[in-house]
Amino acid sequence: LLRSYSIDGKGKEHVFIFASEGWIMADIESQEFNTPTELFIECLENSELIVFDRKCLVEAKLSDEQRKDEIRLMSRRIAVLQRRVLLLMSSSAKERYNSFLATYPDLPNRVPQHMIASYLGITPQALSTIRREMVGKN
Amino acid sequence: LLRSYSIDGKGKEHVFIFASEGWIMADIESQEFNTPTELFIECLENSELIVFDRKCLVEAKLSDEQRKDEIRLMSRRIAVLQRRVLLLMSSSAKERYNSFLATYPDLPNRVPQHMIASYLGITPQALSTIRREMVGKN
DNA sequence: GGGATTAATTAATCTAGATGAATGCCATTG
DNA sequence: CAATGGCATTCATCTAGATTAATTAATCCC
Repeated sequence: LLRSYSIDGKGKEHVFIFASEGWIMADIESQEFNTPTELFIECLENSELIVFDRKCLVEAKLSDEQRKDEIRLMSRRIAVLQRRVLLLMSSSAKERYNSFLATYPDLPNRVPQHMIASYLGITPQALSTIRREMVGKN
Repeated sequence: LLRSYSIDGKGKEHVFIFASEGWIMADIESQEFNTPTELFIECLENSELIVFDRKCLVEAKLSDEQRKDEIRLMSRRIAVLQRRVLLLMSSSAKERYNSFLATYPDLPNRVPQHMIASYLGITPQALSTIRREMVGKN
């Protein structure tokens, strides 16, 4: 179980994405634009990783099947990011939290709340309030 | 010059991305998850388009060079979206507007302000206020 | 010309969520 | 055992930006 995060100009951490079993994690940004690395990656649990080198990905002679997999992997990541952008633009903190719960049901048990808050783009206090309100409704 | 946008549960439009000369525009989401189409695409100026079919992209026998181009195109899109997410999470409306101006210098002249506001995730009124403040500082 | 429609601006009010500070809760460590 | 430090919660206050509404400007169309 990994998380990637950035540190903004004011020194604040922002969780960009979690990656549990079967997910990929990459900092495309820094490789694409040659800017100083923007994302940090941290292990949240003991993990076993498979590491790819970007040059290999681009240059390797892949079979048709591998090439399809590669495209599917990138498409999937684009789709996830697209959802995330639209969610950040159109939804309240509560709606984003519910969407997070629906999409990653196992993560709340494995990730500390302040990291979830960071992923949602809110403070731990705000997340705590949302959770309190939701308990009342169940 | 195109824009893509979604319509949320409350009927509000949200500009997802603009695409001017040389950019690509796609709704990966709907194709990836088989959800009903979430993005709409609209021409903002008379445009000449090159249209790809996804099946062709995945199945076609591409040369090594074409395959590299394809990966670069997708990497670029991932990088742009990654920036966007981090920007939405960590920056104020004013900072996002300045970043928009720096990244797409030609768009403010070609796109109505309420669409820029929508792209930034704020109301036209808020964008108007930001612009007023900035005039004072130049 | 004179409505009608849409875009942009301004100002007054309201609210979701940030900030700051205090408190309780474990879990660790000596 | 007490002491320490990190996490979650609660509450009081503050603020960026939403909402509502009115005004002006520009464009279109008869």
